[in-house]
Amino acid sequence: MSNTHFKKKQIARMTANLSKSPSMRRQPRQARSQERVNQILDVAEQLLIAEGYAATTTNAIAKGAKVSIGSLYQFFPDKTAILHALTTRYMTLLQERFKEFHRAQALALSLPDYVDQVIDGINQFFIDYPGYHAIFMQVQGTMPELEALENVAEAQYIEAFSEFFTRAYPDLKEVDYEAIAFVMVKAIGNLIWLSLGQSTGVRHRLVAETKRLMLSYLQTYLPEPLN
Amino acid sequence: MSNTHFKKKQIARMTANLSKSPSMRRQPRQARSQERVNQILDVAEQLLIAEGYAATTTNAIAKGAKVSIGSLYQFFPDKTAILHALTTRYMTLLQERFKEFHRAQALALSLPDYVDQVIDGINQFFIDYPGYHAIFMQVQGTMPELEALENVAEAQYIEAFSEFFTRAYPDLKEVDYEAIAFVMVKAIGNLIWLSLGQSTGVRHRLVAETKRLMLSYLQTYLPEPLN
DNA sequence: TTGAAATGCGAGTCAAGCTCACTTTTGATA
DNA sequence: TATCAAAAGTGAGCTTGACTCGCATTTCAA
Repeated sequence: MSNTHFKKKQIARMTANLSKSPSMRRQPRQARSQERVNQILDVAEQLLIAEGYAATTTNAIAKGAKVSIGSLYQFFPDKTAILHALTTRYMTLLQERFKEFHRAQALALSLPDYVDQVIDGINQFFIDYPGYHAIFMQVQGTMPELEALENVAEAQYIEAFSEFFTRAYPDLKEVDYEAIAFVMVKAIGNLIWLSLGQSTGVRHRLVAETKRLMLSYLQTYLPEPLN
Repeated sequence: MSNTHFKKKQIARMTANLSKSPSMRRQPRQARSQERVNQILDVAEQLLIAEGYAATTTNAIAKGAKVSIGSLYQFFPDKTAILHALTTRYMTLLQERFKEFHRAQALALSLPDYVDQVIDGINQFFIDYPGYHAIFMQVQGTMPELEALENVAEAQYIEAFSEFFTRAYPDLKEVDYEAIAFVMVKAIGNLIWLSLGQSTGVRHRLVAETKRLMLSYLQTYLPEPLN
């Protein structure tokens, strides 16, 4: 072993730091490369949904994307980075929808309508992008990096919620908004998430229950008794 | 390859079916063996907490438990089975507490007191057995087998809840009890779970919020307006 | 005491993540 | 258009860790 020896993970980390995204080893500078990256992600998504994370080998992804493993590892420092990139794809989509909703309509809505539409929106997103659920289901918790990503996204949801709350609950403090938004984000996310695995009838019931849960909770914070 | 060749996983499954527990390859018949199994589990737990699932090698577990890998694999069909056994340990403990609570006190409590004590109890359990949180955090979702285990446990919680609900909400139907219990189990579990990762102040706040959330939700089902 | 069943062992197999020395492609410049 | 350095691409093979299998050792009923 030479004196320039580093453990694999260290090298991976160092190399990754050289480019903008932590999930990217080398930033593609030519259009060709970007196509390949997308191809890798598309294939990875399909395999992940079909076979699961453990059973999906990086060699299989490379083969499916008609790319050599070497190339795959030029873009992604390791297998988890592929998940990471895939997750970012989805989260960006969801966040955009969420922001758009708040910009366009949310602030004018009554509390019941607000809860109704927020939960319908999240539910719809999961329906529109079934891959998100399928993939995430298998990876939750295993990858610390992904958790960090999720936290960033959730911070933004919480901020968006706060905007609405500031009007509905003018008497509350910042720390209250945060607690409320946290409970909303986590409880809604979890319940809608879990409803996806259920039969249609049960799923609709659970979505309805989630609305009831959130509405009753938020109403406890109303300055005057339920109106 | 002989004509008696099977793929690894098949063999593992077949062998496992021969004994009582799906996480046990061979049922220990001598006291010595049982000790070794416990030793393996104890060491595995420590390593899992300290290093995480992926970084904990089966060889390291065997070494730590002063057992050969061969022996380890006589008891556990694969690495996941060790997690499985560890999880069973914890879940049995939690379930016993839960049942005991319902047998002893729960049925006589008012709704607010019931919610209060249930949530405190779950919170206390996580505090008493930090290993449960640490280990599970890393594995959630990755292992289908564990999900099945969890579902069995949850079915029992739901049954226990139903017992209480039957008195508090005599007008509801079976399907309602199930929906309510499902929401309770999942929402409480998730929020308390998440609170553990927070600082003390935030954690207490989140436990309080969880109580508020559940109580307001359950009150919407009361036949008469809030009393 | 004995021997068959139970238990234990660990070198070795296999497969999957990942590397690196090398080849091919690209595009700016002459 | 020719040149060539940098960028991009390749895949055989290294490494590591889960898991096996043939053999050694221990147990215990008879």
